[in-house]
Amino acid sequence: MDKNFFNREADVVARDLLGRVIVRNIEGKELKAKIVETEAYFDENDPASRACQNGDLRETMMMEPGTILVYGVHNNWLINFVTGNIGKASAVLIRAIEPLNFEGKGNGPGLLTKSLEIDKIYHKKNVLDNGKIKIESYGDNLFEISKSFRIGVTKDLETPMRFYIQDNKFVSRK
DNA sequence: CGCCAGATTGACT
DNA sequence: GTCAATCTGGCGG
Repeated sequence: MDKNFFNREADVVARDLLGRVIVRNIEGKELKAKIVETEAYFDENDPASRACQNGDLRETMMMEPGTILVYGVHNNWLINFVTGNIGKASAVLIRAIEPLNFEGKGNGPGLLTKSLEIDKIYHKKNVLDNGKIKIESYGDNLFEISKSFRIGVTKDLETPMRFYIQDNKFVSRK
């Protein structure tokens, strides 16, 4: 995984992230989980994106591709990865994971951050050079990708921007 | 500083 | 199915 992976359009990265493994290092122990559901968020033309508001989240979305963005809502932490060129606001939300070597819930953006013990301290860190959270490729990529409109947003785009692995039971919703 | 909306979750009718 | 707990960040005063 390198910078070029994240330096693409958010929807392309969102699809490419499916089936890859997020590795969380907690005091020497590695928790591994397969990414099974993502959503793409864009710049101020995307009514559901936090780039519509001035402030820290928008600034963070314009940082280096691969920057971790942690967004708090309703007492939950949601983890995103910044995509695209510096100065262009866009990011991918991780919505569901399949735990590979541990027990835990992964079928929801707030649940997976709890399982992986991810919180605001990782905000603005970069996934490419941070040893505690990283992304690895996974062996087989033999699965069908389904898409739908994004979940929980009040104003969505006209194009479906949620992607998930078809028939995976850890997906948050069908 | 107070108000309020929100990319959620879990408990309950 | 409905609904409220709970907190962060933006914004107005």
